[in-house]
Amino acid sequence: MEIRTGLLTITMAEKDSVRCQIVEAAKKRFSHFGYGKTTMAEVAADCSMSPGNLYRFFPGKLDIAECIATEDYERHLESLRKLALAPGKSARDRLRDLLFEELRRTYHKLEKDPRAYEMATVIAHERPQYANWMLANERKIFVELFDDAEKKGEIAIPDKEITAEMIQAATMKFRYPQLWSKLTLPKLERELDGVLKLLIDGLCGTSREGARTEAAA
Amino acid sequence: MEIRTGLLTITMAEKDSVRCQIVEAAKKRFSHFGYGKTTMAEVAADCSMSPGNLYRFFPGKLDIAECIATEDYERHLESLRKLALAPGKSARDRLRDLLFEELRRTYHKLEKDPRAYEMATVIAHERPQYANWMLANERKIFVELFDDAEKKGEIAIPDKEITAEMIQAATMKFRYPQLWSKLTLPKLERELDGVLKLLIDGLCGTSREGARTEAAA
DNA sequence: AGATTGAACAATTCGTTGATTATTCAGAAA
DNA sequence: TTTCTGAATAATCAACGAATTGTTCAATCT
Repeated sequence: MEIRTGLLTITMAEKDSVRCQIVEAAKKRFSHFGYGKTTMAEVAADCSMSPGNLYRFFPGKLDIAECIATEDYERHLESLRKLALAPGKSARDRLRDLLFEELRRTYHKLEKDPRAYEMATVIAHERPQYANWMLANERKIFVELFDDAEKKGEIAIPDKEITAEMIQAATMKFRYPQLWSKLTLPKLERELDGVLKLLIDGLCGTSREGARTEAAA
Repeated sequence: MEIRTGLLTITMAEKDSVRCQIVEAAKKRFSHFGYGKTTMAEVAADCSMSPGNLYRFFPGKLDIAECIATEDYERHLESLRKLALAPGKSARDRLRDLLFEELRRTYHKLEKDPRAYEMATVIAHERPQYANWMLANERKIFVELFDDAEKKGEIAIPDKEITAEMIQAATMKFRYPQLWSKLTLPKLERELDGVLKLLIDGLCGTSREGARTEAAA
């Protein structure tokens, strides 16, 4: 029994390492030639295996891309969480930091890297649920931020999950910036700044001063 | 001189009536068979003229479509203006009515009428500035509403044009509903309701009661 | 027995060709 | 002269065969 489990964990670890190898090979190919221009045969050859063998580790080509995207996205999520719970900052500022980070990341990613853009559109097109999964993950972070702010007595939001949804709806334009408008990053940042001011303070906002950020830079 | 101007206005009026005839013929064809499936030759035949003659009245096929769209859009603008300045309603309610009307109109237009959807996408693709022109028109209405509200002492908004831009940015998702999400109209209405609540009252909104609209219906 | 292969299969993409159609313009008609 | 025509042109589109490529699986190897 010990030997059996030992063998099992070894093969599991092996499997994982092979998966990893495949992902690394695909990452190189995708970022170099693009998703469409790399073939499964090439990825397999890079891993010194047959094309068919890839399918023991991934259901299909698109799943390799998804794996790569998810790896990257989860790093991004962590950086968002860090911003959301940054100590010594008001909830307002943290919310702002969160949304600005989101805007800047997607902007730069899609702007300077046509390969990343290609992968994003393919995944979005072929797996519509993926975008929803990402949104849900970010809502969790909003809720964590709200919980924390509430604990500290900063603000009291009745339905945090709903409020998070509404903030997402209102900032859609800044989440997939170049699908929408061909605005430059500075212009987008100015707009996001204005929208946030409205969202936080409302139309007849009381505290209309403390909102000068680095957006004007 | 009198005769000259007389002749001129007559030919102008004639030209306009021919333009009108062309637009009517195209409208029938476009709504029946779609923009892509109707040919200039057919429109010309419907007007008992040669294809070439169409180009004395319109620079191209797309301009006929644009003319039709604009005609329709200007009716819509008028109905928006009516809502914006409706007497006996608070600025808040009028703003809400405006945005809900906008959502419902585009939703129904694009939902039930694939021809309208086709024309919208073709124009949006071929004439990117057109969407901007529409947005600018609607901002004017927002500003009129704000001016009116200010006169009545309801609210005081410092930079009305900017605020209008921000409201548009925050409600993008509801302006081209089906390009974004495949949400149903009731869900969209609930979301718009929530976003408006945030926009008007802010995150820690004070007056969280008077916001029950027909959105729940 | 389980892991791996690579030829076979099916789906997709690609490039070419032919037809359709928007647009132009030299000339006819008014 | 001004208005209009319709054949000529050029751009776009549709179709279809060929080639490529994602995926499967019977056979092979370890």
